[in-house]
Amino acid sequence: MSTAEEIAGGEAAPWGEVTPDAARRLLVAAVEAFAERGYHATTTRDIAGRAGMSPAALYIHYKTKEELLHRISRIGHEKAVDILRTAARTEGTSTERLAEAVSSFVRWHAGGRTTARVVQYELDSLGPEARAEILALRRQCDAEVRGILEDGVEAGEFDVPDVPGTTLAVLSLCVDVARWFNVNGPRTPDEVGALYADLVLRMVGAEQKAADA
Amino acid sequence: MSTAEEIAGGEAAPWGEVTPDAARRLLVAAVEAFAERGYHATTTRDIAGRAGMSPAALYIHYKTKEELLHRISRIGHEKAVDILRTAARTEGTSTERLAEAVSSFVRWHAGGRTTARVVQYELDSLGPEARAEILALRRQCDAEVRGILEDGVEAGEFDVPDVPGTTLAVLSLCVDVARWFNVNGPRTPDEVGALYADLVLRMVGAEQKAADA
DNA sequence: GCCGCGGGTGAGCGGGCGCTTAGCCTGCCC
DNA sequence: GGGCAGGCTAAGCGCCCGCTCACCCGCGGC
Repeated sequence: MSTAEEIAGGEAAPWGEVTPDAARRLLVAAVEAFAERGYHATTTRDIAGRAGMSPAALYIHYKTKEELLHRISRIGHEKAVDILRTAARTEGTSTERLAEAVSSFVRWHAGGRTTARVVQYELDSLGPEARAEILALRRQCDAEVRGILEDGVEAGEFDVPDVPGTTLAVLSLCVDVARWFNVNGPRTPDEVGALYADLVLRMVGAEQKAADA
Repeated sequence: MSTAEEIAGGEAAPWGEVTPDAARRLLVAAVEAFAERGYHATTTRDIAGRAGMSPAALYIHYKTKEELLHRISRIGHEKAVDILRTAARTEGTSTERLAEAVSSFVRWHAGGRTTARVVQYELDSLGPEARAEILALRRQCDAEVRGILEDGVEAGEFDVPDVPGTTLAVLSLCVDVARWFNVNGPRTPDEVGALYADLVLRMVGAEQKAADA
């Protein structure tokens, strides 16, 4: 949560933590391939080829193809939790925190669509124990958003009859951006983030100031 | 648009139009398998096995595995368009028509989750020309919802600064139900439909009557 | 200068894939 | 009751998958 480009939703950055260099190149290649064609339709030969290596090189750094998906999924979900947690813990009204959470989460799903797609849609290609680990991270995402909504209701800022259901809807709206967002489409990640923050504030009955940002 | 169970969102019905019987059994088996494991992870042997037939039987009724997906996808999308069109053309205020569209569309995605999942998420396993055909149906869905929003804005019922963007968000919200809805979870399709209709009316700034249904 | 060792390769194994083919069984027309 | 068309199966073709193994290469330590 330190570099600027992550919060800006850049496709580029967040694999800096993966070492050595060859392992990172393989992982980035896998993200692209999984996002384009899906986990099961991607071959280990394809991944290795995109990374400029022979098929066997993959198995020096990863035990199986599934381990690659697991690593991608965990790092991605940690990033997601981080984005929401950061937004939830900034100072300001519940309204401001919710707007920040939605707009930054949407920016991540739109700008890092390749990664987000793998993270959100290839989850059940994982084995049971890996999936369980990821689902725990997902529950943390839910808890962060629900926390903001509860705060806002308590403070009288929001009017939300069904907090768990609305939490689900807010997250669902953000996550689905990764499905339809098109880099060559008419909207930038920032614009979608702003639009969605506005729509979500309407959903929870928050008072909105005039467009300030 | 004629039988009750479709609008009720039943998992059961809508393949009645597929004949002969063996072809329908294969298609239903394929829907289940594709929904559970994805198109690429599903084998023709698995589909045939679920239908109680030998692997070769599939090729009497369908030319390829992809043709099965294409048929499922087209029938499913036609149903989706039908649901939205029916809601858009009922009598009543734009508010009522939007609520009906959202709640019935959500009921279909929740109750027919198996079908909806295949229809919404396996689209890009199709070849280019099949995908193009399906995308045309998808644009019809978009047009139906956008039409309701435009009517509501014109009638002064809605306050929507960005009609295309809001259309996208409304459809996205409904479609994503197929991803997270759990038949054994705490909510029925009807409940999710009602919740989402309420949330969407808030999003468009519509006046809502007290809970009537 | 030689050795070892971590990162890399080419070739290939066992197996399961989508799909085909040759032939069988059943019911219907005459 | 013979012929035959269509629904179905057993067997299997050719291919490519995930993954492995035997070997190679460049570089730091002594």
